Order: sequence, then structure tokens, then C-alpha cells
Amino acid sequence: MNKKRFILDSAAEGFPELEVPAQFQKDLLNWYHKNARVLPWRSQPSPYRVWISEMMLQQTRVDTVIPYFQRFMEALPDIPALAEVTEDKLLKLWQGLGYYNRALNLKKTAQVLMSQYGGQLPPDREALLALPGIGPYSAGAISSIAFGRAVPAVDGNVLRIMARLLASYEDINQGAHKKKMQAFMEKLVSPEEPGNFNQGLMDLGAGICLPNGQPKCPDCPVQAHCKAYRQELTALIPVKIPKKKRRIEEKTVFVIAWQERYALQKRKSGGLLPNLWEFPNREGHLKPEESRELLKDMGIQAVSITPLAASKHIFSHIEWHMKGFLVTGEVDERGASPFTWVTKEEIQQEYSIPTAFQAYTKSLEEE
DNA sequence: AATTCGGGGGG
DNA sequence: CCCCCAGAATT
Repeated sequence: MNKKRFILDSAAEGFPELEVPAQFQKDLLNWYHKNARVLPWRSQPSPYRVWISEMMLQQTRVDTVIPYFQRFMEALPDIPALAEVTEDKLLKLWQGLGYYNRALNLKKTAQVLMSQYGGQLPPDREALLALPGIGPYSAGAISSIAFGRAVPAVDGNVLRIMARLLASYEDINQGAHKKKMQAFMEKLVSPEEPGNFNQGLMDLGAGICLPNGQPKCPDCPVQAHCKAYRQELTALIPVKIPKKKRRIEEKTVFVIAWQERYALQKRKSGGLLPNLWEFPNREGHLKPEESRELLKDMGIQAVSITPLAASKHIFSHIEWHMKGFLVTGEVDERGASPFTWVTKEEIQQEYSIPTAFQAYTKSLEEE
């Protein structure tokens, strides 16, 4: 738990200073006041809404988040509702958004808030930092946006923007660099409008100071402060180390139909896609004969085993190369199989199945 | 410090 | 194909 505290250490060395930080703040804020994106969580920035939005926005684009945020707020409008929601309903609301531990951590935190904080989010960054799913960025974002505290929120946008402003060649993904930038931003954040300052940097990163050497410098409100622009280095900065390649996993997926119902199983709580539902599957590409034997061991007497289309799903670090079979059959006795038997409608409305299985959930619609 | 966590949008 | 995205937790 103490690891998270690094953001409070102050060690801003190794960067040149911005020449006129007060003017930088003013230029950024003036631009933000005129050009801020209109977003659902900005219209009514209660701590709860800010918190949920920040959790959804971790490594996730604004346009992706918006419909999820709207649905989430209708279903779970406040902290007490979130603290009591069933896990399956919560995961259904999160279905397709990815990084599912974010959702599980939301409920954990809501329960902590109910039992220890009177059902409210704490305004202090340190207290926020101790809550599940809230790290250095999110703690700063919530504390500044929802509570007006003068703390920075260092995300990927800030790292990119500041690397260019300072013409820094450091690898912005290194932990040591993030720590230095955090300390640097502690001093640069606007004491008067910290929330607008932090959100201004995000909007600047999203619309102007774009990655991949494609910044729109002519439109930039802080161009006068940017060393990379003056030195024509915006195509070279920021510097990032290349990421390692994905590993490939082969899988065989079984869509098993019996009495208008389909077999699902629940994934384990740790690791990939925790607690979500999936079609029964095995590692490797099995042949129909091997599949028949396997199914028999699970209490399924297969009547027919017909191939479904192969499909590929790409995670950040894994590729699933899947082949599927549609299985019709007889179950030895009710409850003998290890599966949960559900209707199409239940799958659609209640069970959270990861996008990776989309090709096979779709195959149901054609039955 | 490196790896593990999803999924989609755009070059 | 590749990149990146309002990162956090774990090892």
C-alpha cells in the first residue's frame, strides 16, 4: 500500500524549468475556457460522477466511455447503489469496456466508502490513493476536478505534452521519468483552477498535441512555451521504448445447445477476464473426435458436432486463435454437467461475456 | 523495472 | 499491420 505514496515525494530534478509558468497556466486556461469538450461527467461534476468517469477513462478513449457512463449512471446513480449491486450486474454494465478489475474495484471501493467514509469520497489525494483502483493519476484527477485541490493529474497526455514543452528525450514510460514529471507538475499546476488546468492538458493532448508526430502546432495555445516546437523536434518527441510482441494461444470453443439453452461457465476470479462468463473451451485446436470424447467426460452426449467459423481476438499481450464447434446433444442428468444452461435472451440481458467470444455469441443469433 | 491486465479507433 | 488511449496492480 505504501508504494502508491511515491507521488508525494518531491524530486523534480533533471528538467529545465518553463520560462514563465504563470503565463503558461494563463494561456492554457484561457484556451480551455473557450474550447473545453462538452462531456457528460463535466456537466454535473459530482465526486461520484467524476470518480466513475476517471475509472472508465483509464486507458480508454472518451468516445468509447460516453455510452457506458450514461448507462452506468442510470443503473447505479450513487455510491450506495454501487456498494450493493450484484457482481454479475456490475460486470454486465462493464461488458466490452475491458480491464474488468476496474469494475470489481469500483464495488470494493464503494463498500469502503460506505463503511469508513460516511458514503462519500474523501477529497484528499492521499485518502483517494489508498482506495482500490485509484492510483496516482486518478487520485490527482478526482481531488482536483471534484474537490478543487491543487494537485496534478499526470496521464499519458501530460507526459507527451510536457516532454515536448521541455524538449525532453527521456523515455516517458519509464517509472523514474513519471516520478520526476509528477514532481514537476506539483509546482506547475494552477492553484486557482487545478481541475480546469488538468482537464485543459487532457483536451490539449486529445485535440492538439497529438501523438505519433502529428501535433497541430499552429492551433496550439501554448506554442510560445514549447521548446520542441521552436527546435522542430515535435516529430521526434516524445520518446518511447518499443513494446514487446504478443504471444499466441490456440483455443477450441464449444457452443453447446440443449433444450433451447446454451452452456456457459464462469471464469476464475484472478487473471484475464476475471469472473466473466464464457463458452466452454479448451486450449489447442481439437478435432471433432477429440471434442466428442472431451464432451462425454463432461456429461455431454454429443449428437452432432459441426464446425463454426474460426476467429481471432487480439488483447494487448495475447492473441487468441479460436476454432469453434456447434454441439447439439443430450445431458446425462440435470445438473450433472459443470455448466450453467442459459437462454439466448439471458445471455443478452444478464450474462457478461467478453468481446473475445463475439464470433460465437453471434452464431447463436443464427440458430 | 517489467509484466499483466481489453478493446477499439485510426494511420 | 502498427500505434495509442484521462493507468493500476502485481511480480
